[in-house]
Amino acid sequence: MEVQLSKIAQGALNYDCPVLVLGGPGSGKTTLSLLKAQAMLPDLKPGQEVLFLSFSRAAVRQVEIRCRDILRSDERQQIAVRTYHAFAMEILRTHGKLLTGRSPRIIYPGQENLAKAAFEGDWESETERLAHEEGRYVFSQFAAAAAQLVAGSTSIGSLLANKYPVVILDEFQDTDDSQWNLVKALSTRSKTVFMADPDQRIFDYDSRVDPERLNHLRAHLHPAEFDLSGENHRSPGGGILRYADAVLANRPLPDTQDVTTRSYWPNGFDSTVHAGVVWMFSSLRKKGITHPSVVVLARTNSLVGKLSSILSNEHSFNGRTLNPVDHDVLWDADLTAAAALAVASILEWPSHSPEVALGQTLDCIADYFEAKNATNASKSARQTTERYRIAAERARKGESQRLTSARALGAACERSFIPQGDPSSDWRSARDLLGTGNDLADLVTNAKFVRLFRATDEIGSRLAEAWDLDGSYGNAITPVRRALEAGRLQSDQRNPQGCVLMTIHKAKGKEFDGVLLVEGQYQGSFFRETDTSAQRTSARRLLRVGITRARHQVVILRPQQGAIPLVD
DNA sequence: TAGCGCCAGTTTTTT
DNA sequence: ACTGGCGCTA
Repeated sequence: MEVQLSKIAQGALNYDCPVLVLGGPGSGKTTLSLLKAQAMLPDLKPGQEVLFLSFSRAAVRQVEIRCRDILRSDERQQIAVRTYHAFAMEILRTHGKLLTGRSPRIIYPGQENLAKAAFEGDWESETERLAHEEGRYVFSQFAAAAAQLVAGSTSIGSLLANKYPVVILDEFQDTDDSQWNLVKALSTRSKTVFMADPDQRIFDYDSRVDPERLNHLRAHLHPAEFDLSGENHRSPGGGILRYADAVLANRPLPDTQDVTTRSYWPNGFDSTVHAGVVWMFSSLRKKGITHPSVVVLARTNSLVGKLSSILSNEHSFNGRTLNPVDHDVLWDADLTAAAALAVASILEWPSHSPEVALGQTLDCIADYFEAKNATNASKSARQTTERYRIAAERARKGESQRLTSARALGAACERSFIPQGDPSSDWRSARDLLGTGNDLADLVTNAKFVRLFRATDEIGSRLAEAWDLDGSYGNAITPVRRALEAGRLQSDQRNPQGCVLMTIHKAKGKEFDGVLLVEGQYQGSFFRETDTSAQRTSARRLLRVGITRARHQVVILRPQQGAIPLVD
């Protein structure tokens, strides 16, 4: 690919390391850094690689795609693109024994959440204790441990520098304290290229992400700085970027065709969202894009879930019928999976004795509340987990139930649930059985999100297979679990195409033809009345990130009543 | 155990 | 305007 570079970009390309490249969304930082890597490849010895570190797997994927545009395949082999976490984890896995004398063990986020929920006291210092005394590391401790290894051991330091003589640091403004320590340690022996946009700092709710990070870097390494902020290669015309920058700076909004704001009335939310998506697609097609990618962004996960169910239904808008829109959702899947397994356990009822059947279902329900407590620790979730565990035990012993829902399920189980052999209607009736008591309403809601995995078809076909074999669903839990796992992996790998829904945070580093930014009425507000000025500023940064994901068209949907103006 | 009233409420990283 | 969590009470 031929790349036209500006004078400043050319300057950064020619300059020796360390280099700090500043620039906004679409300013060409990534392209420039890859060209810089390319220029340094001839100096590498066999076996050496350029290390490119970024934050999320999504960003890593994005960079790999960009590599395909810019680099030849033999060049691509010499660039290792990793997340900060994965890189630190690898160092820890290989050399971690040096720290405590025993093989390091990793505490995965699910386990961490459970342990955190059960722990009384300061969890932060407990994670440090776990690392230092027991050699067990939670994710946030990886970088600190890796930094300690690289800085503390000359042999590890030179081993890494020999493998990676050049390191490129992406999204540097979002590094936390220990990641910065790791980078500092690497920078003593390797050449470094830093890329940053202070105005894309959207993870600052984490107290270890220091807003002064760039100044730390300046004081420590004195990198040559190149500012690309005037450049824009993503959206032609520049209207989108100007608009986003005005929102950021709280300046009057420019007039541009590329960004439109619409308000909706309280009872018109669903149809306005739906119409907005439909309008977006037709508008992009009119501009000559035959297969447009459109992202619908919201601030909170729960609003994303709601938007998905809106797009799955039919609506009418100004007398026109809007058909359901096929879409993908980037969804945190743990709760949905647990809920789905509870539904699957009901499909198994006819294959077990009532005691076993009910016990299994009640255990699945307990698992669901355990997962709920793990994602968001609460006393009531913990208590409910316990209650359903006891209920499961009682069911297996054939004792009577104390919980209303458990009694209702027991009665339903006695009457015996008879599946008809049509997986989707059997699935729905099993799900409805769970919804009788209101303490499980939340579980049923989550179970309805199974379709977000795009796994419904997968589950359906696996269940149909099981049914054909022996006229019952037999063991339904296993195929459902498999389908959910496969679905989750898939949604991670999929390329953005058609319509995708996610939170603004997840969209960072991605780009789409059209962006629909949705503010809910009571949840997922852009701003709050109670915002401190720091919160307001960070909300502005977040909105800017959302708006600048678009190449061609942005639509902002806000409530007619109660929305705080984007600029004063 | 279940129902009532009160209060607060975002966002994320990995095998 | 709605939910989920929590503490109180019967």
